[in-house]
Amino acid sequence: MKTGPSPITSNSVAKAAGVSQSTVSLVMSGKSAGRVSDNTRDHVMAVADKLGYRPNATARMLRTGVLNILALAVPNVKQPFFGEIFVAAEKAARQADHAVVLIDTQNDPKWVERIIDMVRGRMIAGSIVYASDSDDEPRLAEIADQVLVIEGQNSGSLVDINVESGVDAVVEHLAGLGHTGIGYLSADYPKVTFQRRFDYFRKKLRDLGLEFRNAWHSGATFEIEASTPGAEKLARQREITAIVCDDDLLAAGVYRAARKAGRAIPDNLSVVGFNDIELARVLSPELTTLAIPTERIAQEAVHKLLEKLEDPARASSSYEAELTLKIRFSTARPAKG
Amino acid sequence: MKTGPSPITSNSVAKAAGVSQSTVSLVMSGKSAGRVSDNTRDHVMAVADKLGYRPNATARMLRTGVLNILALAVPNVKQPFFGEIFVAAEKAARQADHAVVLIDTQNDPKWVERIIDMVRGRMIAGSIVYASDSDDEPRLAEIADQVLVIEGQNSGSLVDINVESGVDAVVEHLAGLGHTGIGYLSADYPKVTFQRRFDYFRKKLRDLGLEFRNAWHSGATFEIEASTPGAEKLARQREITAIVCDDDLLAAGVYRAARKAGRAIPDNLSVVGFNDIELARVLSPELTTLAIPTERIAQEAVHKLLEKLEDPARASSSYEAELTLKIRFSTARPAKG
DNA sequence: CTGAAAGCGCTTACAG
DNA sequence: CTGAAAGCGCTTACAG
Repeated sequence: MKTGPSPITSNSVAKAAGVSQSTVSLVMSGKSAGRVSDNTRDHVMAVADKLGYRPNATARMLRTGVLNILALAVPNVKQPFFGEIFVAAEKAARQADHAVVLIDTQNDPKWVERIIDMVRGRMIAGSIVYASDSDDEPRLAEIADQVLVIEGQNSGSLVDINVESGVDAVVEHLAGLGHTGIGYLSADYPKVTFQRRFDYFRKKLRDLGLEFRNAWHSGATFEIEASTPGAEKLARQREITAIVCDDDLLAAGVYRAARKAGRAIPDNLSVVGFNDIELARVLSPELTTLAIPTERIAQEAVHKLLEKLEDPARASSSYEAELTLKIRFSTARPAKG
Repeated sequence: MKTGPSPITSNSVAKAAGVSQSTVSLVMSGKSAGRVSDNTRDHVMAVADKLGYRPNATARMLRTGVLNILALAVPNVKQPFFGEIFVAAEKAARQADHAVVLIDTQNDPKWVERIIDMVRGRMIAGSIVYASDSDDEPRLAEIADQVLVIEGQNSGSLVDINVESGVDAVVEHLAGLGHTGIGYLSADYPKVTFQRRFDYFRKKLRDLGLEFRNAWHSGATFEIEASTPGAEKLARQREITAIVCDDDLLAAGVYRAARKAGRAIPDNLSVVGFNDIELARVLSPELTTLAIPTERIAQEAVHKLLEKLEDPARASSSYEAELTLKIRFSTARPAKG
């Protein structure tokens, strides 16, 4: 039994103010200009204020068909990078008068179905999806108009990162230092973005005439403890003088592995990360890494999703984020053979 | 202009299935038992399924007055601890068929007003607030029935941690090792929980007949780089042989400060953290810290808030989380003077 | 400038 | 077992 005080509605405000319900509605929705006298408006607002009235959002949504809730689906909320994405997205959404429901796709195996349910059930207007798995996008197809994927499958997606120029910068930096044995530590998650990075990395090596052996590739997850073996496999090979990582968290794993393998960073082993999270500057030595404009990406995603929801037909221009190589102290010339 | 396909409603399903709208509603809400024949039910469900129908959540909410969205307000989403709280809360909420809107109170100065707006505007049913500032709770008073505060002001709050027994364990551990100069590194945020910890810490020292000097107290924020000075102030005092921290992130700051001050952990300086986040096991040496049952706390908060929303009158029993001292390798006997 | 009325898509008594 | 109807609290033509 929930009894509670009877809620304040536009009707009760109207009664208290001695006007009609429509007048209250006009005033509260800010559409009273030229339709309601200033006196009436001020009076209604005063009464509404005194009663602590707020228009019922569900009634408004039902009537107008306009929802102001978005979802943001990320692989793992606990990772600082996605915390930053959320904070920036929430802020942009708030400024556009929207709330954000956060979804952790690792934590909820049925997240695709849930997002579809929420969109079709008119609980959310649409959703941003960060870094889809290879098979997620086809399943999201039935609500494609309400979804914006970041770092996703389609080359034509509205918000993406320029993997190619980023990887170019990394490989050219290492090659320029004289490295010829460059290993790659992949993130062990089936994200299309990770596949793209590795594919292009190998292409770039070929273009530069550099060798790449299968044994120079390994994978690891983001749990720092579990990731060490994959990093060690690479760090123990003396031909490898530099390791490129899919993520700064992986680079932290390489630091541990290097310690175990007795290799000093950067003198004996160079390391490059990805994302430039706070950790990159906390590691010792500070990590050379590919910085990604987190805040901008989140803002663009919110704005472009909102545009798309306004009008799915009008193809909005897409935003491709440029990555910036932050050269710090984890890369140096390889030790003399 | 948003045109789009006309949405599927219970009415269109009814028409397609050749039954009344009420029958569709009964079937979809799972209340058809004994009121609709099995044949009709199956037929309606088949048609609804084919059309991809989902009941309009806003219409349902408006009609029933029952909302299934909760808010969770935390000080800083980027901190892994709050990521864990969110993940566990979201899971518990989802199992009770609720969605969670996450609010970063640091990111949104007007969060209190926003939560009040959302509750009164029937956008959310209620909110969990983690670690309020000293002056937040009075401002939340007008929606007290819809709010549950964790680690808050009131001793009678529904979900809290047992600060006293936790601090007891820490101080007794250090005193037992022979420490007499125990410093305290506070979190520089105006949270009531931090004040409580420090107050009780000093009381406990008094009870054990141990001295505490004002100079042995310092504060720091959680940005690892900015926090170092506060930690250094403590680490440079040789009378201090152990430092208790309000958070593991602060303990990480002490590790850096100790390196600068030339003090080895634990031989020359003991350190104790708070929360036992993943970082605690990544630090070298692994950190002795007070573990908090993150998942349980989040679950209890969701369940107790839901109970409270059901019936604000029925005072639910409260849950006080016990803290567990994880003794690892950052604490040892003090060096001989 | 103001108010009466329709209707958004549901749920839920009520009648049959 | 099934359907017609009221009503949740808004917004928005429409009439005056």
